Amino acid sequence: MMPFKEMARLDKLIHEPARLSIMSALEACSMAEFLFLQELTGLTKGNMSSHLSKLEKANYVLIGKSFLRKKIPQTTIQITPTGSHALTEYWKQIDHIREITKQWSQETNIAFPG
Amino acid sequence: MMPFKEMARLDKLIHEPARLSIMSALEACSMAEFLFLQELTGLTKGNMSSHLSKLEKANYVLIGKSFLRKKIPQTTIQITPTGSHALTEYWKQIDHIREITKQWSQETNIAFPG
DNA sequence: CGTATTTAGTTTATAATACAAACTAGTTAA
DNA sequence: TTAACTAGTTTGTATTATAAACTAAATACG
Repeated sequence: MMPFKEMARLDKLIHEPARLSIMSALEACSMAEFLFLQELTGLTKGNMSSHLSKLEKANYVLIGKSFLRKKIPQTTIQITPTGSHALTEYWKQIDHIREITKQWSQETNIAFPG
Repeated sequence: MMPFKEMARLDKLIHEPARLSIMSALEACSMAEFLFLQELTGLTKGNMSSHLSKLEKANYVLIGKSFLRKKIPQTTIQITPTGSHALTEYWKQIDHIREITKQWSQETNIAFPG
């Protein structure tokens, strides 16, 4: 009954706020363009780009490059099943940690009241 | 209705897993010894020490050094009202973000179904 | 005694990484 | 034809999480 060590095992690829926001947005959108995602998250493009690369490397997102009217480059991003699963597991882990922390807290207050 | 930018505003001092685990433990314990906290969190002492310094600098914890029978040094750590409040606010923020992300997700699926 | 080891931490060095500035490649405007 | 914009990527920097090395005092041992 010690939830605290579990926190160290949180998926850090998702835990990082910028990526958590990207992943959450993608989970809602099913597909998004680079610039739309940037608008949503408020990240700079450089930052967006490097976070997306990390998510892609982990197979959490799928990045597609196409050209609008064969001219303007357009990058679309989708969450993969792997990524979607990882996000779900992340929130499950958070919930679990909070739940047993609350329990542990009560037990402790019984053991060491005041 | 765009929760994603809010994630960037999460209190990073608390968000970091090692410190989140320290703060959660302290919230439950009201007071803990250094070594007990280290046991709970599974952190190395060096790591513990530097995280505690950061929390102390932010006035999230109060660190007291005393000597057992005037001999063995014993460091006790307590969460401060400021720290306790920050932790509560952190979880509130997380809940809020999840809530409106869920809402936004539904709206999006109505706007772009399938 | 004295010197070796253990205890309870702190400080320092390193490795990872979040971030934006600078860069690239192509497009449209003047 | 050159200037400025667009849609990103790469590179450099500054922060920071982490453990290794260090410190200071206490106990163990020969």
